[in-house]
Amino acid sequence: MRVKRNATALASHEETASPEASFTAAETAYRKLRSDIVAGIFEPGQPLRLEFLRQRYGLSFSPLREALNRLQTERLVLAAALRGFSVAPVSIEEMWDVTETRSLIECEALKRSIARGDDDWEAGIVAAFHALDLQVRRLAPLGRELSVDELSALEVRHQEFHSALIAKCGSRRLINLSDQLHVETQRYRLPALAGKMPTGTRDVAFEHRQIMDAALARDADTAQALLAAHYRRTAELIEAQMSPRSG
Amino acid sequence: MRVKRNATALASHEETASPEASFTAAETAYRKLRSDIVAGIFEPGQPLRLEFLRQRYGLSFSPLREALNRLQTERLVLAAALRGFSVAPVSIEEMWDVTETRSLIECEALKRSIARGDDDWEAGIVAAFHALDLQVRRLAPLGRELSVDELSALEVRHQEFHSALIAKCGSRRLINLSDQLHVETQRYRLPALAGKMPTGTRDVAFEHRQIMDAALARDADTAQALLAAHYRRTAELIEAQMSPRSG
DNA sequence: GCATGCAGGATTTTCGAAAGAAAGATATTT
DNA sequence: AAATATCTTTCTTTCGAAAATCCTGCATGC
Repeated sequence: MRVKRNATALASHEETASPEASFTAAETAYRKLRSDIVAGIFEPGQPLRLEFLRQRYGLSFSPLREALNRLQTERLVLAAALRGFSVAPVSIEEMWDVTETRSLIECEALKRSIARGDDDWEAGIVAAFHALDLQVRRLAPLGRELSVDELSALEVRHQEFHSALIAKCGSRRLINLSDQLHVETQRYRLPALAGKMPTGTRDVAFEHRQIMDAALARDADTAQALLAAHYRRTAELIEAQMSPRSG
Repeated sequence: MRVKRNATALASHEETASPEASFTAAETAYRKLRSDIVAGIFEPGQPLRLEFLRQRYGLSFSPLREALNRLQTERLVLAAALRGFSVAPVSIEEMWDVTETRSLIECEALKRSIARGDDDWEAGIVAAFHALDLQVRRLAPLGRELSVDELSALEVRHQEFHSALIAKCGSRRLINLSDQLHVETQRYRLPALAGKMPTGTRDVAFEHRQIMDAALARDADTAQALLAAHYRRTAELIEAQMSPRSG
């Protein structure tokens, strides 16, 4: 009766087509919550009262709880026994733990991809790099601040490039872990980028090109070292930006 | 009224004491479901109908769904859009993926623990090894099949030993991942052990002692190599047992 | 004969209310 | 006045029913 689902569950002959093709209410809750936490709309540590979320998203308790439970195992949400949920806190220690773990996972995945990658793998990397490069050139020269849309467009390309690098590692688990850790790092990277963009201090595009070149040359050791350095440098910048403010 | 919780949430002056101190119904559902899946009581691939689970555990839909959602992100349960849940399937490929990922994670964690471990760390390893050794000696000499209780007691000691090795790695994430991957490997190890125990073909106790010795000698390279070989050997035995049956 | 559409039943998913706990406020006792 | 008990309020958690969806078998039309 008053149940208004946005579920058009009848297979819309193109599964990848519709962008907001969120099926169940629980899935919608999951995505919106995750996106809001990552974007920093909810403060780290902030309690996530169910009544508040119910009103904000126009959903009922059940789908919200399901989403929160999933996010709990992904370390974005903290759940206390009978005291509800809260946004997982952030700290410099956690930030380093995420980046180091991510480095470990992706370096291994990159090594395996370099060993097993075929022509499609190489083509995927080149394509992703090019798209990322275009986006960077479109936004970087302007010294101005980036809008949220521009930033997220850049983020998507960036992730797609790193994803392409490890695509042929042959391990579902490594790819999944990489995705999860990527989401976690976004919590730190997005607010840092929104704050101020110290352009010029770092040539990210060049770092990416170096990684790509080493990967295509099948030089696993160099590629791994470059990738690790790439993540370490980002973490150092974020640490520098976190330190002066909230210790 | 008819709500019968087993929640004795008032802090029972010893939090670690009571073994069945499962607080919320959702938590109970999570643990029982996980244990039943790992123990192989539910067949891999089997659909997990909610009505069936409701009757089996005496719980309502909400806590069951929450548990299933958590188990989904832990790869023990598969969730299809509007078609409910099912036990995640098993395969030789998945088995190898779990063990190799676990090897990667724990070798790194072991290396870091060896670098950072203090006296307590060493003592923890020695203690865990001793307890494991006692349990093994108590059960191994008998050629008979092990009961479920004996097997799970052994499993606990085994896990505690491996857990002690990496305890001082300094990374929450690595420890958590290790735990999760351990649960996943149990799905393969437990049925294999219950089937038949090819005792004599392998001296697991000796392998453990070697790993411990290398760790205490702070020989990271050797310890990592031994640990990786330990897991590889187990996987090979499981593969041998899986192959002839269900391909 | 084969595809297509349509009831009917089975199952998942969502809802809102009711029950249970925790935190805070007020009263009571020592 | 301090400590403890009781009441209120706020919030989480659980429940069972209602709604939406999927699946299956049957009939209908080509």
